[in-house]
Amino acid sequence: MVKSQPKGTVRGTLSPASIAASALKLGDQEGPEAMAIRRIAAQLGCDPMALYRHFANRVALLDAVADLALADLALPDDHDPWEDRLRSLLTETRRAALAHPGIAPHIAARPPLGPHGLRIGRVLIEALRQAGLDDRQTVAASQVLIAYLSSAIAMAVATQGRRDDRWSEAAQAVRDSSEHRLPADAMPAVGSVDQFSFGLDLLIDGLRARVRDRPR
Amino acid sequence: MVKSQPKGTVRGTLSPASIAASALKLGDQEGPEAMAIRRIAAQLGCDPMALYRHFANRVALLDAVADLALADLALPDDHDPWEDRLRSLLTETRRAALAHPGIAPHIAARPPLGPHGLRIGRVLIEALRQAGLDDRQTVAASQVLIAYLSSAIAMAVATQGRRDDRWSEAAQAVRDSSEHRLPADAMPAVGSVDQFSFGLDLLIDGLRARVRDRPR
DNA sequence: ACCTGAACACCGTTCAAGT
DNA sequence: ACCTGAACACCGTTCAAGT
Repeated sequence: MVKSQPKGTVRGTLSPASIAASALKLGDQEGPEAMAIRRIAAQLGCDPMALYRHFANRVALLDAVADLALADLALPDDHDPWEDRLRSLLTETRRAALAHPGIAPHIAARPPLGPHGLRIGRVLIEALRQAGLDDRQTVAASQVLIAYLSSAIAMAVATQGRRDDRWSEAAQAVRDSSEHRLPADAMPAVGSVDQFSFGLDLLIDGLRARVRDRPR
Repeated sequence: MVKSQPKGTVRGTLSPASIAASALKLGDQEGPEAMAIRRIAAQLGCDPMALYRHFANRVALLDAVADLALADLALPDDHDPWEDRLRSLLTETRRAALAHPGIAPHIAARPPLGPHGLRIGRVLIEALRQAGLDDRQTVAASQVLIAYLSSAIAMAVATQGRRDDRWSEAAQAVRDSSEHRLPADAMPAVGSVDQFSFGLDLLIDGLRARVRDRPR
């Protein structure tokens, strides 16, 4: 009596939120290559073109998925020192992005500007302002931190991913090419949280030096 | 008498070097979307499959193009202080990458490991060693600097490129979301060399603090 | 043995044709 | 007016058929 597969939307009416949630789950399970219009539609049981009623194009859809991935994030305590807040905010954002391997490359390539991304940006700016930076330094520093975070996410994705581990290859090549023959072990692994923290501490130290120069 | 277009390789025999050089020029003129096997072959006047005799796949071909883009690069003077050498090496690498907009996104996404990329890596390691860092710090710092450079290139490409300027949008959104209503002008532009230098100086200051802590 | 190009298995998106 | 899905204009790559 029933057709083998009902046409149209199998699971309720579509909405931007329901599409993004479905795509996020699909990416978690099958990786970045599953983030194709046709595959997202297949998982929803709808026509690929139905998605274009809710998003202007594929990139806009992925932007929504990327922002959704940054929803589960513990924001730092307002009373902590600014260094701690920066460290925890960026480490948490990195963790949240990497928890969703299907969309993490997109997050690394394009900063999400949905509500969750903007919330992170707001906390970032607040921490930098309260560190004592002026307007110009605050904006410039926020861009530097976002740039570093983006690369860190990209490196971690490549490292944990398939045999495409270009960053580890690069680290190895750089070690080998040194006349000092640097040892391979006892080094923080490419894409590791230790490696990430090392660079983050460098940046925070640099910011601290600027605050010290012009106090108040 | 002559056919309208001779078949086969129009301009001499193919080689990895001649293919990469042709693709680099094509990308310079027509942008990253021209970096397709079919379009590179069309410019060479050969069958797309002919390229697979010289490269395992498209990514390997683009890696060769990326390394070639880093050929024209003034390396820093060995006698300069390590801070100056780091600054000039990374600034020059950024400049060289952005001089080739067709392949710059690929450079940002995958560190070139050909002869030119490795040469840059060697100079980078040497500068860090002579700054007084230990082995672990040297490798970790080199990864941080490469990560920052990669993002800086990606941001500059997006900014100078089409209407895909996500990074400027992000900076604007971050400014707007601040309760302090930061002014938009008199800020270093996203992807600008000033913005790049600001972050580079932060990292160098952070490194300097580590050298000071354990001198020698 | 080498080389070619037709074919495969995909893409994102347009648009005409159906309801 | 809305929605569908066939079709378009591409991809990278495989592979069988030609020389």
